[in-house]
Amino acid sequence: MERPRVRIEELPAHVGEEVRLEGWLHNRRSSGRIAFLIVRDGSGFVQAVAARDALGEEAYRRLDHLVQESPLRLQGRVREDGRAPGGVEVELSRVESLPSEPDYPITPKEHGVDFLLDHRHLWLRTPRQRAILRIRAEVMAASEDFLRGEGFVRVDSPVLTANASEGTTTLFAVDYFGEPAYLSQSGQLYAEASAMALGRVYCFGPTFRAERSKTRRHLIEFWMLEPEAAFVEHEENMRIQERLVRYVLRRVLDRCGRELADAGRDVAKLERAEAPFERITYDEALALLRRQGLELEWGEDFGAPHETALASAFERPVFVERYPARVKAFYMQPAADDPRVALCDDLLAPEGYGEVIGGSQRIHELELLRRRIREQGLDEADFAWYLDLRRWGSVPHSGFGMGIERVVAWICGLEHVREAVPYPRLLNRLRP
RNA sequence: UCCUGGUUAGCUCAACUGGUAGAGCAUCCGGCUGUUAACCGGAGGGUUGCAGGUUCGAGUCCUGCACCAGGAGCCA
Repeated sequence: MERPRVRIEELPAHVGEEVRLEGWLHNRRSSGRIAFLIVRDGSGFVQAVAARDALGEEAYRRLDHLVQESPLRLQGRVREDGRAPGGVEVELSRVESLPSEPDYPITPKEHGVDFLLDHRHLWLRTPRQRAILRIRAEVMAASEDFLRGEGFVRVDSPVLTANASEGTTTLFAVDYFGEPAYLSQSGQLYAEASAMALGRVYCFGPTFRAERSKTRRHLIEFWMLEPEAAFVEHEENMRIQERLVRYVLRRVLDRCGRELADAGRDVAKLERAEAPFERITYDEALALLRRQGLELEWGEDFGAPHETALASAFERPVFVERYPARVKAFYMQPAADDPRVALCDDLLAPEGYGEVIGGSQRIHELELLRRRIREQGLDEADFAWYLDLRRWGSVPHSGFGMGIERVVAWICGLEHVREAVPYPRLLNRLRP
């Protein structure tokens, strides 16, 4: 008789029922007349109990030849059990398997970073990596749900572009039918154009930085969410950022409890982070750093040690706003009360995770923008269409970019952002 | 690009001042009715990253190269 087919995450709702289960063998322990199969199916992990008397001598003997990652079609009764990590286990009545080769590389023992990254395509099958990727998916979905609820429309920016938007960072060059083109390092400039058409927009996609950087915070290819809104100024821009991040945090806490546990995250720290965010100006941050013995001249940008010190000073995320204009991008609006500073903000995550958002009000005045382009040594000709936005119907507007992997790394409590993306692109790592 | 550390069995690591290269896990064989990185017994498994040098003798010392990691700069 055909039994209902269920996924492991649905098992608690089927206690007492005989069900079918499909998955892979994660690990096996056996005794003389009883064997324990740890089965995974993507939705979770469960222990299946195989008793020799229930399965029959021949079927039980076949279990000895199952190898790690053997595909399985199982049938059995779901039973509540306090000893099981997920609260339930399955008493097997039938086991079918498909062939798989022995010597699966990822054994139930520790492995080094180099080995794991070389086997990323298999590493994804482990409980912790599965949990991180589920949380990443929730972060992305929650972000989009929040923005849609606030009237933002997704309008994506191109990945192939003709020139650098900010000029400074290194770009990946590709051949565009004989013409040089580059992989996008930010969708912002196009998002500004989209915002003038649809009011509130966001673009969401991969961005590329050909920087030879090797730190726990950097990826060569990373995903960035970039909202942009017309008639929104600096203050409101920060409020949108705060509501977005708090919404995302709440969603993950509510829906991914099991995954946070699998990732080994201290959830109490995340609960505390959800309170209203801190807010300090660049000047106040400078004073705070000096009290900690980190000297910095006014006008200098924060380095990694400064950012870490700032982020560690608070239990909640902290906004640092109004940086000196000369260390920031050309398109940022100077403050009316102090033209030396830009109406911009960085959002630093706690526990030393650092910058997860960078945002600003954009210059909407044509002549000011042209002057800033020249001052930064950029070529006005490269920004022809961008300047058009300031000719026709230009209004104050603001936006920001949120690095998805950094948010995921923070929420999951990761040592390095490389685990926050399925197939990380790092310096010297293009495979798998 | 720079600074620091590293490279020994399939994996994670030992091997004192230079003196016969070991363990756990994984694999294979056997045992065990409640294991949860299960356990117990046995077996197989090595050009010590590569090239050169010093030495009676090099995993160990020296030189060069390659690769990996962490950090800096830059940023999300």
